[in-house]
Amino acid sequence: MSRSEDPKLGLIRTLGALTRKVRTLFDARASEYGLTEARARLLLHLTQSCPLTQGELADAMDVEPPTMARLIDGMEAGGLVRREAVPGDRRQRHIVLTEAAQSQAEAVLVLTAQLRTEVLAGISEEELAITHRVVCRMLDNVAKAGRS
Amino acid sequence: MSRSEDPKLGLIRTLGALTRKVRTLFDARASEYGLTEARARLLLHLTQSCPLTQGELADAMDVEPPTMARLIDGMEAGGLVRREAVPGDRRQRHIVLTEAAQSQAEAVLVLTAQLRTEVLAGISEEELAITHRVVCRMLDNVAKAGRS
DNA sequence: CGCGATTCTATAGCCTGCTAATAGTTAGCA
DNA sequence: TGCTAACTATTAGCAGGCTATAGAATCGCG
Repeated sequence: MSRSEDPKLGLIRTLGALTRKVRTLFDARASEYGLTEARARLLLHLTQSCPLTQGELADAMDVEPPTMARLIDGMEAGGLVRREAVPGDRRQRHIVLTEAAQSQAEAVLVLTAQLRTEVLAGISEEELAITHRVVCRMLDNVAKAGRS
Repeated sequence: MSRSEDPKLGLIRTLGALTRKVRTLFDARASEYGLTEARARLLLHLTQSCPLTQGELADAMDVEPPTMARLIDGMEAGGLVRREAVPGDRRQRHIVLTEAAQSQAEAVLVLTAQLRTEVLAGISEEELAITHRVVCRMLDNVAKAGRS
């Protein structure tokens, strides 16, 4: 696949291909832990702040509540998280990591850092900063376009 | 959601969010034509070079053959493409646009250009070029990491 | 010529996005 | 108090990624 096209025409498409391939690579490596990219991200998030409700997690990971619900379903079935009652509001559920998940966190962290290093190899700090700024700008633009 | 994190930590994640949101926005706008982002891209590709086999299309759109097969299934059911026999090799199928699809091509082109303009608003040519280069580099890195 | 290897498409099954619609709970106000 | 509105999570259903596997057709070499 040629990636030498006009940036204006090809950037968005190339971004899509990139995120798909990063995810596929991560999934392949994480499969030996019974994890996927989404599950690993949720796991890491919970190691940093816990307990959170499903809604808070959905916000934090920037997905819709049903997506989060099903992600949790899978991890609960796999024994990685538990749903717990929230005192004072029976609508909400706190999601907490199981022991098993906590003991995997370190490995997941290593895996994530390793992949990040590989993916970002050969890119300068400055290029990275510019790219990050551009991507955030695009995200803002999409949000603006979506509201109109 | 705060996007002000360290680029090294947040870039890949932000990229994922961006591509999802671009896709969702495109899907919402294209729904009145009975299209989705993936179908629209396939449609546009076929207007430029046609006929192609499914394998060639999968390569061109950088997806796996089963993904392309199902995408074509849906578009065939929707009357947008036809599978035609390839003379000389009964394994392959040529995918061709129907009249209905061809008459939509212009509108899809407009929709795509419009969205691109909105998403890339306020980003300089230079920033765009750097970002494109960085993303291509990341794609290379992922490909390299995947082969090892 | 014929058989094994290769190639192309299709199917099955999984995961993760989304929207829309439901059910249960809480809150707020008359 | 009691009704309505708002909020939280779930379910159902669709789309589009992926891998693995199967089936049909072709190719190539002995």
